[in-house]
Amino acid sequence: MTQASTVRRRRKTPAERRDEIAAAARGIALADGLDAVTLRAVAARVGVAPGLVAHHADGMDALVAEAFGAVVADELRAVVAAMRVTDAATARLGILLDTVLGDEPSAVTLVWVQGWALGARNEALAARVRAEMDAWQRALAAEIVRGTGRGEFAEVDADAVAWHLLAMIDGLGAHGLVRWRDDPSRADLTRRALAALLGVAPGALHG
Amino acid sequence: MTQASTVRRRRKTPAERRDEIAAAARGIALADGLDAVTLRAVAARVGVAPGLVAHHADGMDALVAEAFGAVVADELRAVVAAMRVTDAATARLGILLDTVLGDEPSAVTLVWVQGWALGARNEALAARVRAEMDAWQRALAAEIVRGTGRGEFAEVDADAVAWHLLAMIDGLGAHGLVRWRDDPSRADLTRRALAALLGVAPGALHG
DNA sequence: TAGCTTATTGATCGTTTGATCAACAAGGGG
DNA sequence: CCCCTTGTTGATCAAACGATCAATAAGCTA
Repeated sequence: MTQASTVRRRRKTPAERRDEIAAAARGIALADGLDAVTLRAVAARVGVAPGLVAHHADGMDALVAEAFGAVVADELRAVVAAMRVTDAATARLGILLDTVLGDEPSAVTLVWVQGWALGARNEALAARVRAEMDAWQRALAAEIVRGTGRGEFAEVDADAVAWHLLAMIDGLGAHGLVRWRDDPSRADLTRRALAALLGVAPGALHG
Repeated sequence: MTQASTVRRRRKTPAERRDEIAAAARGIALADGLDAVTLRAVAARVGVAPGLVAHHADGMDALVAEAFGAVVADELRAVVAAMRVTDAATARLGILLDTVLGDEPSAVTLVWVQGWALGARNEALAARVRAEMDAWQRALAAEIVRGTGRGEFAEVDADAVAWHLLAMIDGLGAHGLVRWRDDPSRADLTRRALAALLGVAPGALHG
């Protein structure tokens, strides 16, 4: 029994395998954190021998960096897509905050914080983290410029405000991982603080 | 050779050993990060057998939590001590920012970020992280209340501003670990942002 | 001095990690 | 049809981890 007659496994092209491996690494990072992205875990998820993962990826550092990038880029894509429902910059930023400042810490937040921690010693990862942070900074700044152009926000330094907001969001995300002061008022405080930064009414950012 | 005549090793009281072990764990965390606080590393630093560490500490989770607490409590003590050189709240906050927002990421920053990341799965650590964050929050709020009382700051919600500032500091610390946008202007932007929060002149917080 | 408590040792167990490597086999080129 | 490149396997290595445990010896107590 268990003849290999029907189960003839196909030999996949390197590009296909690399994609499979990258997707598996991304899935593991999202489900169990960056520290769970291990040679054997990835191999098991793809359904291949551990050696094959080592054969295609060059070093686990690179694979972890790739997994981080995939998870985080997906998140940004999702947020941008969610914002598309309206043209008003104020409402769009409200949606962004709702997504990012959810009640319980999201899986992506853990990936971010692990990215900063592991990035201190994994330069490939650090580079990827910086790249994704640049993307977030650009998206936030663009949204602020948009709001200023539409007359919704005061004339502010979009880059500085985006940088400020990003620091707050990331700090609060880290805090949430240990469940520090996770009142429901946390999101409110952030909205109020951002409203002040943008020169809009204190309640303007509430979704 | 190697007679044990002169080297008669003394039997230390449990309290003494526990202190030695805790101190070693603290030193390792500061030097190499929380993830380097391992049974064997601590034993090697104290100069005892690995089993002894396991005998005194109850689980590595607790020992790591203790190491985190020791490192971070020391930092807060040092900052508070450094602030004592003046009575002016504005100057004191300036000193605090100088200490925390140093050019290169400090060893303590890595410990903080690792604390948040590991705290997501180590509840003993998470509890300790929350406790130390409370201490920071109290110190910051007290400083703001002080400044308001002295007429240096505007009448603000000290608790909310302290919370806001803590989020920024922690977010920026995380960012620094991967060397994202570590211009010298970073500290300036923070000072400007905090000055706006406190209702003081934009350059008031410069040391 | 005899005995008992217990700090201390060091080997050991079972896991897990990243990496390497000989061997196997799929499948395209000649 | 055969051969040769190479995707693929699975065993294996060395290192590190937390934890356990029998055995040793220090030093207080009776």
